[in-house]
Amino acid sequence: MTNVKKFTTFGEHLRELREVAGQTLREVATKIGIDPSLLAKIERNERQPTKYLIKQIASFFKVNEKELQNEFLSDQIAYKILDEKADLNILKVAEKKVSYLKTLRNG
Amino acid sequence: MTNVKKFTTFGEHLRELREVAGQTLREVATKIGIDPSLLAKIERNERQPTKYLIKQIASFFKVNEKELQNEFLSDQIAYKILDEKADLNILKVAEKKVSYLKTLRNG
DNA sequence: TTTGTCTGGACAAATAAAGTCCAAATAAAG
DNA sequence: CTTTATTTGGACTTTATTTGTCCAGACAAA
Repeated sequence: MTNVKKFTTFGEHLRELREVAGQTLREVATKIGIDPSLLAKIERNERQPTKYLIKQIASFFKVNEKELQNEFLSDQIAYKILDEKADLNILKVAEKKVSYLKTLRNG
Repeated sequence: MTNVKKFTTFGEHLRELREVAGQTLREVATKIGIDPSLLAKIERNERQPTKYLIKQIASFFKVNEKELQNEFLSDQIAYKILDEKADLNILKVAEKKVSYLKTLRNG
């Protein structure tokens, strides 16, 4: 398989991309137009990337943008569960609600 | 079973509680210390209740606070999935990440 | 009509989040 | 070691998002 660490965080993945590419924070940050410190924080999951930054990152490292977005989204959900100290079965409930809400919107 | 509509939204549930209690928006809103219009918006899921408001609501209607919190949390997740137009399997990924992050934090 | 309840939008206030700057810590190189 | 480059951390500013209010209009019922 190509990628063993499939369930790391967005930040860890980003750092890996950068290190594999052998580039410094400053180099990458400059190219995508942000402060090196911000990029560092994103890699450490201390700041969340905006949609625009995700696009920049995807294009810089030539990875699929939608996949990055999904990775970030699942991170956000995981963090929410964690810091609300919520039970995992909330995700099952959420899943049912998505279906329910979809039917509401469609009719 | 006691509750058939188990997967409605937080707002719908709140409205049901109020209607079953036979009270107006103004009555309830006044008691929990907010503007009637805000309560209406929360019932229509146009505004999200704060933790404090959830506590007020739980105590006013004498329902379990933690359950209300969970209901609200699963709503939030469902809405996020919906408006990002994300695939449902993101929830599975999120679940794995929660485990992963827990081990990270513990050691 | 008249009165009360609910809705909706525009706006203000508060909160939260991104982003920057700079100094201290760490690592790498000479 | 000393120097130089890279990364981290915190304090602060700026921008964005969200809650919450106010008020007018719609709707219902009395």
